[in-house]
Amino acid sequence: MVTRKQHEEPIIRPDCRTRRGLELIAAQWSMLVVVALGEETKRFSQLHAQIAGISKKMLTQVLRELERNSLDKRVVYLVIPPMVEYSLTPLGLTLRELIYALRDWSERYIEEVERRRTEYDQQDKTLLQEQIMALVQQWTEAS
Amino acid sequence: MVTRKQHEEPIIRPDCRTRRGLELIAAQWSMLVVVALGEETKRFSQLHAQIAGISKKMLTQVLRELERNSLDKRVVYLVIPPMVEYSLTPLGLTLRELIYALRDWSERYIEEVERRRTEYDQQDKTLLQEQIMALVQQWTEAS
DNA sequence: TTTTCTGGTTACCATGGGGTAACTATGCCA
DNA sequence: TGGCATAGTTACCCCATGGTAACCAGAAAA
Repeated sequence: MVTRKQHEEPIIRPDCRTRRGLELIAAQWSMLVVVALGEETKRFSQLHAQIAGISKKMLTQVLRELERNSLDKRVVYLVIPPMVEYSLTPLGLTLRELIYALRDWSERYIEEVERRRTEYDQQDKTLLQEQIMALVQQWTEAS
Repeated sequence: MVTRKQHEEPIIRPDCRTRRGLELIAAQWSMLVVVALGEETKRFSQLHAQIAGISKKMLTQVLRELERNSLDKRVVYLVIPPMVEYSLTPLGLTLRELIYALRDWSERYIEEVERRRTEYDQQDKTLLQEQIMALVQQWTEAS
């Protein structure tokens, strides 16, 4: 057993900057939308096509939320049929770089992570088996 | 209206590395747990106290998931009362650095983001008001 | 005349994610 | 004798998230 200094850790309060920030960064779909928005201005339908599986409802919702937070900009052209263009703001660009880093991390490590996960799941079964065998042995010795 | 090259954007498929990675990074509470785990080994109760508002159920769940993915390590001491220590693995440490970057971004920008958000919400009301005034004016001119 | 094209919005509905609280084992301390 | 402490686990339950699909305007093309 390790002796440990019991110094007080700062509590991560629900209202601290870190949590407020991570909350909006990690929101459903939002990092993907930032990645999709990427380098250039995109139209709604382009984004919708690019992010496979997102519904129009969610895409609208996420884009609006990013816009509220001044992370992207929405430009409406008053034409028919409608045309709306989205692009990252300077603030959004600063965030984009960090998300790119996460993307790169994923590209580099996700397969290792998944391999480890598979191992872990198999290992669990092995341990269970070992426990069962230990019980069987106890039972054998007792009888 | 901007003329645009219609070159095909790569589709972000649901099964691509980026999405598989971002999915586990952005999972509920997981980034907070990584931050809380931070520099040193921590006990379950320490983490639970440090991350205000997380339930034991969720904390267990997230720690297990991180462990499955080989991002943290769990050491059980067979004593009573129980004692369990968690720490980041080398793989977890690589991820921690990126999450620290997100934390720093939050610390630096979240207040600006929230200020912009407030402005946006007020601006919306203003625009609504303008629209109403425009309608009133039309009505006045017509009558 | 009808369909199409875009960028939404809305109502409806089902799923499940996550909170709460009770329960566990067992040794130590009062 | 009776709490108390730790690290969970489990049953129960409910709210909210998010999907689906229908609907919209209005011009242009077929």
